Amino acid sequence: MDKAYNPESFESRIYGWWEKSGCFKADDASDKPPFMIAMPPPNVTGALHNGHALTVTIEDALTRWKRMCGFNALWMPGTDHAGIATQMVVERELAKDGLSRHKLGREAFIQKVWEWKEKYGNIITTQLRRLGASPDWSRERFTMDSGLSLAVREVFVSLYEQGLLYRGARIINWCFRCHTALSDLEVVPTERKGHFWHVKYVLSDGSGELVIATTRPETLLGDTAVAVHPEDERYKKLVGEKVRLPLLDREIPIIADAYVDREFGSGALKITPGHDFNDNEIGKRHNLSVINLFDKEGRVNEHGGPYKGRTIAEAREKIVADLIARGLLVRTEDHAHSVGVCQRCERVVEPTVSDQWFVNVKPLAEKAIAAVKLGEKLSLAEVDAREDAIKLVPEGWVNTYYQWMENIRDWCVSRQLWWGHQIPAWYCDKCGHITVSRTDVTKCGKCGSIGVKQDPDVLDTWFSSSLWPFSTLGWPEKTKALETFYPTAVMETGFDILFFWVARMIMMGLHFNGGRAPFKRVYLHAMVRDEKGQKMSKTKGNVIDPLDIIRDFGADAFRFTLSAMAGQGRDVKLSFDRIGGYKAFCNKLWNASRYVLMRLGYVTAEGLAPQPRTDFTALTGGKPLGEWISARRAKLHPVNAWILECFEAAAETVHRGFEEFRLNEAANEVFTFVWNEYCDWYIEFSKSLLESPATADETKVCMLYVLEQTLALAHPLIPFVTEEIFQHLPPRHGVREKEPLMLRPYPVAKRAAPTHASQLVGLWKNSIEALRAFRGENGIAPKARPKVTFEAADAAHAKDFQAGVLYIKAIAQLESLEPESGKLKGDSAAAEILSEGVKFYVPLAGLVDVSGEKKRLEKEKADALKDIEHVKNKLAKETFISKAPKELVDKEREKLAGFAAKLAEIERAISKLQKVAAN
RNA sequence: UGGAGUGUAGCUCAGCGGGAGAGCAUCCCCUUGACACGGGGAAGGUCGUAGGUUCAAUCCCUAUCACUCCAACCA
Repeated sequence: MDKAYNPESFESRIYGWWEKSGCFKADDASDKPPFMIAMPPPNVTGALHNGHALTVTIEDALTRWKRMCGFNALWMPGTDHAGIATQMVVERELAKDGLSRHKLGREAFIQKVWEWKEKYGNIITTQLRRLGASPDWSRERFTMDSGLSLAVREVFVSLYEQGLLYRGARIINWCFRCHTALSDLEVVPTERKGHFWHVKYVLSDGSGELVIATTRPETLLGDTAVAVHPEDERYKKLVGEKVRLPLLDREIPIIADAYVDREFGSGALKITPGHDFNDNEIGKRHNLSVINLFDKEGRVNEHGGPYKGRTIAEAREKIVADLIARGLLVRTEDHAHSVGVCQRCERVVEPTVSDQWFVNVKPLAEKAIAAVKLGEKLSLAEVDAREDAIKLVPEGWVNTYYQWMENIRDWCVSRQLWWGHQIPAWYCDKCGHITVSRTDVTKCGKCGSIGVKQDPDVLDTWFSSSLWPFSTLGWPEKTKALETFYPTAVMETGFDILFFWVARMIMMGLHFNGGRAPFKRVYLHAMVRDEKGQKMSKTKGNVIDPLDIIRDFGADAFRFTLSAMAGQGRDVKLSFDRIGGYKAFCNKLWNASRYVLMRLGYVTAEGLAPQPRTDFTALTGGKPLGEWISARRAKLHPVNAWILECFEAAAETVHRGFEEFRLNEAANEVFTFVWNEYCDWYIEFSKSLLESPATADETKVCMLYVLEQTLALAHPLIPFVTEEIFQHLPPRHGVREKEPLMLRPYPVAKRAAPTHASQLVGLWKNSIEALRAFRGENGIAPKARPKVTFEAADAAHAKDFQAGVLYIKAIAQLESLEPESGKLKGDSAAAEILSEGVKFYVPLAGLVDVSGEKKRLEKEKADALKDIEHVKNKLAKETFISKAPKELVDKEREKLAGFAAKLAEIERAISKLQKVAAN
């Protein structure tokens, strides 16, 4: 083993070994309990970002944990074809060569996209491997592979047959750059600066006028009414009258609708049902006609009269100019408002009425609401035990989820793209009938004409993703995999795709699997931000590339950082300092292991006498380490018993952390155990224990066993370094040669009541700390080896301390530590150090500056006085004595007595010192 | 407008009814035989603010301020 932890030297080697030996594979026919996570399929166009890294960290940790716990763990990987995104990328490539998809034609273009996908589509999965992800790659799926396409068709046709999917003209969001319809979710409301134009609409009979404010004056060409509030006194009498539409001179009615806000603008609203969602609703209520103003390229069509052929921007400009010319523009204000922008290209989208395919999701949503409502009432364990309930974690998301689900609108699923699942509907040239079919159609289902053409549009990418948890398992075939793994255990993803993906998976999963949910738990992780808490973005230039982090710190340090910072409901603020700190942790674990292996003779270091190799197969008499220890647990040396207890307590906490999606708790526990217990104390104690023949053997076994178990405990979080170290451990029973740690059993969680052993070790640790503090605060040279005596408070303590003298002496670096004979106690030139149940005497001569020691004691005195006052105040309250639990009152009284005794000791020590100072 | 969350040491965060914790940063000492990606010591906090419940509140309740996120609206 190298002296320093160097992740680059082994991470890729270890990964290759795991993958080659089939460690990631799940088994359809296993009799182990199933556990499945469907990995959110990254876009084929994607490059690894920190969101992926967080996803992988959490899901891989959960999968590895469950796998080691004896589950048939399947982490299902795959990629998403990402319709618009991928098509745009390939079109951009083509543009470089002066080509376009239209020049190429549909078939050739799709061919090109497939070629692009073959070439670049697995970059992202390669990157996931660098993080140590352990999905079953042999099952990797792609949303457009044949099996998944079959599932898509099955769902489309079934929904159609059930009357839940239809084609119709509805108002949708249209992007003029991407030339496609978008769902509500793909439109991002964005704050933009604009204007507020106040326009005069003159009454037809010339008796007056209305002023109407608008941010989109060009849409007035499509107005079919003006609406006022029915209760608005100003306009009440005008309802039923008509106004002349400015510029076009069309006559339109004034209608009354409670939607209008009297306070806003002039209180009169122009109604454009063709290009505004709310106006469209109002139009339906009042039977208004719908005018579609723009062609697919975003130019004004024949309904725009003289403005025909202009783009939206041009039309707006001209219309404003014309309004001014005719004196119809009352005034213009600056106005910041939010407009819908295309998620992909950021261009302002236009609500437009268009023929599209829609899914009537309302009935599906009701079931989806019920499943989550049920989950809300149940505990995690109860949800796990059934198939119809879903638990959202953190639970705060449920309200948002209900609100969205309750107000859900029909889902526009058709996209005017070429890359995606082409819609399985065929139109008859002759009779116009639409044939929707699972298999390709060559003649009309109604008139039998062979003049049929398939719908050129494709489905929304999220349509296929919504089937992911079951389509990847072979659905609609009744596969063994589906039977084994559905419903999946956990859906883990970012909250930003709760509606895009999670909600739709729930709806589809329940609907197509007989009311069985696609997953039992949903864990929504937070956002990864930069260290100032800002969103990472290319424009801000604060993007941290995960691959750079892995290169500089190693995948384990990165994963450990993400785990440690991924508290529920809190964003992850990535900072290099923190990652560096966790790299130091990996180094610590590495070196602690080196220490163990050196002591056992399996690692030799420069300048160090080689130790003989410990033969564990002989030492443990053919038993695995754990069994050997269990058999003599009660007789172990207190230090060995103590570290085992510590480990068991840590294991329990780590289990709970994983169980409740609190990876930060798991990570912190691992960190604290390894560093603050195993390294800071156990290893220090072991140095003495290994010296003594009475304790050497059992210490070797315990040291190795706890290390081995610790590696297992930490493995889901830091898989590489733990595996690498594990492979260096000496041969022993119960572990096959070259057995991968990742397939070893996970440490069992059980926390026993602390025994006398931990109490003893606790006392020794306290003593050592008191002695160290004395040294530190008095500036005693590190090389000095004082001769110290001790005096215990009572016989029991005396015995306990006597048992620890050897270790206290060694760790506190003392020349000697012996029971006080009365000599130093009476010596005014000896310092007194108080610790729990014991007092130490240190000769001051040549060691300590008396004034410094006095200062230390004065501080202790002040602390003691504060303690006493605090407890006294508490005990002075009659209500406390009478109402607080009796044990607590007794405890406080004991505390007071203890503090008082301590104070007396301190005061005595001080007065003693004063004598010295006086001399 | 509605919903959720967060305000604790200089920074990043744990804790959540019985006297405030960690990591990093700071200061002092140490190249001690695992580790300077290290060891030892120290300093640092009216736990956002104001009320209330309780014998007891950083923790529970109410109000308030600040920030963040989600959803809706935005003529």
